[in-house]
Amino acid sequence: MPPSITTARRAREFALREELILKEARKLLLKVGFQGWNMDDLAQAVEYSKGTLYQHFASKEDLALGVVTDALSQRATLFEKASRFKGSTRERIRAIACACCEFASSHPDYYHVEAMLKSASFWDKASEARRDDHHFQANRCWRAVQGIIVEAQALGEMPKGLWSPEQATFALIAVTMGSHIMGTEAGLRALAGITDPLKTVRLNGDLVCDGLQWRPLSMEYDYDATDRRVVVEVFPEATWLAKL
Amino acid sequence: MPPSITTARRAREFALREELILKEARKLLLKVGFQGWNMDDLAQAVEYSKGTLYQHFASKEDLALGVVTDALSQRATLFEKASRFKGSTRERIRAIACACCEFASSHPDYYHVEAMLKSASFWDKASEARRDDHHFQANRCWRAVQGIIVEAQALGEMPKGLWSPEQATFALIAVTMGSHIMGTEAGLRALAGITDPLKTVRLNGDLVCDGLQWRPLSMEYDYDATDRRVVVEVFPEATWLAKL
DNA sequence: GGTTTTATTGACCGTCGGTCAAAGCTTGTA
DNA sequence: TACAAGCTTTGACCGACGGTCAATAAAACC
Repeated sequence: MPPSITTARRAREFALREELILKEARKLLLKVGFQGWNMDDLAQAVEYSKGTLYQHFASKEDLALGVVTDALSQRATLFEKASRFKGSTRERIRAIACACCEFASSHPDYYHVEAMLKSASFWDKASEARRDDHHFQANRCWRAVQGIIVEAQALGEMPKGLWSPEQATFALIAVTMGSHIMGTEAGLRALAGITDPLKTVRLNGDLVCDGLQWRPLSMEYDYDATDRRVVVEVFPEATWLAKL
Repeated sequence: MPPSITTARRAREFALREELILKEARKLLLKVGFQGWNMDDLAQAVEYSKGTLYQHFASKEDLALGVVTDALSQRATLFEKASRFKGSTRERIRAIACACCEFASSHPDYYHVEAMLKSASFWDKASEARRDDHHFQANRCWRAVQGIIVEAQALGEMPKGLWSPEQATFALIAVTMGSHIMGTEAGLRALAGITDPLKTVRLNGDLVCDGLQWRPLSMEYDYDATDRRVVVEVFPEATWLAKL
């Protein structure tokens, strides 16, 4: 049978509905977390039956992965946008840190769900296609960071030979992830005297960059000023540091 | 009524049973993760009824928190032991990093569960007493690190004024947590070319310490040698770097 | 030995993720 | 328009699991 004329419209409607589901699921996921959220509520929210949800997603975990990957893709887009910021390589990595903060402020629970994903039982309940997509989006973020680091070494702004670009990229991503997660716990924030967790994310990034001897070091340059430029030039509608 | 003679024995037996439950729960938790683990299986494993489990723990989450806090307390003990290592302040922080690796190698899933705990829905299903205990144990870890940092600043091995001891402690804890979590994902390890994730944890810690200008810097001193001393002097039965 | 108090049990309940036969709808044909 | 043949959507239903509590057993006391 030749493809019917309606096939294309069908596919479009299907994709549209998937978007709707993901959108509502994200709302629920952020409001009540993975544990306290259920498929019946979601079905009601999107005004489709539960059976229909399972035509799009293999399981609750698969759906959650879909939500997270969707967010991750936005994150990657922000990263790529930030990496084109005009400035030194360290300023550009700072722009990515800003992108990270911008993202975090509009996706408050992202890092917890991301951390949860890493546990095996979760991961292998998701469909392979969705796992691949997640890897792909994660890769976009990775490349945005590593690209700048490679350039920094080529330009001599970061010493070669001491740390490979891969090691440096990993360190930056790890410190960022860790700072986001730890920064959400009120107890720890109190202990550390942190009032602005996102500022701390950038500050900890600075420490790692300084450790990598990435010039100019944080004491040789005012990266808070870079933040302000980034907001104006890259994220004009950002809400997360309106006051700075 | 005066306390019966048997009261003490009762309490002791109760505490003993709680330990048994926690021990079995940890086995299950590590084997199948939080999602794929249930109270009936646990009841069977400890050879008590489900009702009895609920005399010890308010909920499944409460029990999980109990398991995690138990682990955290061991972690704190390792930290305190490591902090008494004989050497410079940076060597002593390195000893703590080693403690952290030793701990991670015997508690493979700890950091995932810890990250999960931070989500609100989880936390408030646990009993207050257990939350307090968790905070207390977390504090022991925190103090072990911060104590060394305060001393480093007092001795002039780390500059004062640039970063408060609290900020520095937070940064170290964040990078460590992040490195542990990211290091468990095979995809990322491949991308970063990491073969020994625990080595990377220490390396990333070095970067932050260097960023803090904590002397001697990693290029001025062989901290791998410190690792070897720590294993001999503090963790003689450690398994995680037997080959180093 | 009998009575009261305390501890333990496992059948039972409500909830939730996931399934599938039946109902509804669209498309193609005469 | 009438009817048949797919295809989509639905929600009643199932099994599994966290959590409860009346019934039962054990211990303590007199």
